[in-house]
Amino acid sequence: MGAFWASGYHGTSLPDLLEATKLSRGSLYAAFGDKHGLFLRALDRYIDEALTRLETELDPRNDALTGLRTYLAGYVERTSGAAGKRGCLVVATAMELAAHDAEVNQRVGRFFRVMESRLAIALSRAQAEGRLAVNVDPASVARLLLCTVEGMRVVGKTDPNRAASHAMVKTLLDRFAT
Amino acid sequence: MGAFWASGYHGTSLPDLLEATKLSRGSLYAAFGDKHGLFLRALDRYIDEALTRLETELDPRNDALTGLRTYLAGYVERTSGAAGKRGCLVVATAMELAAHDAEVNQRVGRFFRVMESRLAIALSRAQAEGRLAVNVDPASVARLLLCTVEGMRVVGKTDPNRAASHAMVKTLLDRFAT
DNA sequence: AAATATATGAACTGATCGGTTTATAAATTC
DNA sequence: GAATTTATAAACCGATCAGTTCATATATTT
Repeated sequence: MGAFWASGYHGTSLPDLLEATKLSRGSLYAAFGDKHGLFLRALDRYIDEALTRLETELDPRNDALTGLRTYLAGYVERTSGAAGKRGCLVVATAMELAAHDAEVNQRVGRFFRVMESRLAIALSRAQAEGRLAVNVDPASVARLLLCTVEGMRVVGKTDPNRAASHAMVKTLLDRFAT
Repeated sequence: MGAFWASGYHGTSLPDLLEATKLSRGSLYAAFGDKHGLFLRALDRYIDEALTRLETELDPRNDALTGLRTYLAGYVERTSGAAGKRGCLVVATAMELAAHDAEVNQRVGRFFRVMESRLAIALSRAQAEGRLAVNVDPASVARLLLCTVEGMRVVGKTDPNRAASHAMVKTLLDRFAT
């Protein structure tokens, strides 16, 4: 996973994958079929981890606005410093392969859809709890948060500035939360 | 430019470039040195066009808020339908190469910095014209707009939904503009 | 029209690509 | 401990990679 994460699909060679997996050539092909199959496995695992974290952060048993703050704070961290430069496998894959690879497109598209809908649910809860501006559509704010965090991953590639991200998130929350 | 735009740096082969440029192999190397040189030329041209458009949209001779609305409306269009699926060469390049290629990193980083600073200037003007909430920091809102539009390019790769983008931009502007 | 650049396509280079085969070594099973 | 499965490393495969060379053709210049 780390290899594809660092260099993308086309940028990762078979020797890179052997080094990363510590497997022999034969074993790798016996286990995953081919490079594309291994890539899908890595992508699935990455997405699964991200969605698991999302479920934790936006757990409906906890305060919705607090969950959203935690979610955004997580992205501030992941787009700062070395983590920022490392970037995001889903975003990199979306840009590199989504247009050419149906299996990849389906996975990336589903990831964004699930994240957007989980955000919308949390925002509706926040609104019901009187912590979100009443005259906004949770679905539109969910889209805004999704685009903002994915944009943070892009900008963080060349400017992984924690202070700027933190101030931006505060400005955003101050404007929508009550 | 179109070839790299469609398939990225590693995903574009020399035959692809010969087809796209209608040049012979010899002429291409005489003109651009190598694949990397040609890529930098394409990237520079793409960035130049984007910054030229930005200067027009945020022209200081016109109303600042109107300029920002035009800027955002442009991104709604560019992330909708076929244009959305096509994506953005800068975003794709940031994810694919910025971490490994200093020349690319410098160009992409400068592009984002310039866009962010132009947005901050326009937002300051809007605030001075009484069209932006007084208690927000233009620099932080500039960062927010930058992340939002670059995130739109990511999400638009798999969900180039004009209505969703339009509603999102309206929600954002309604909350910050007066 | 002759001489001189310039652009071209095709053959070629060495390296690397993803993927397969094979002979051997290491476990596991009986 | 013998037989059998499993994993390994390395040689090998054809294809393709980026990049070069070269002989030929096409302009351009004189």
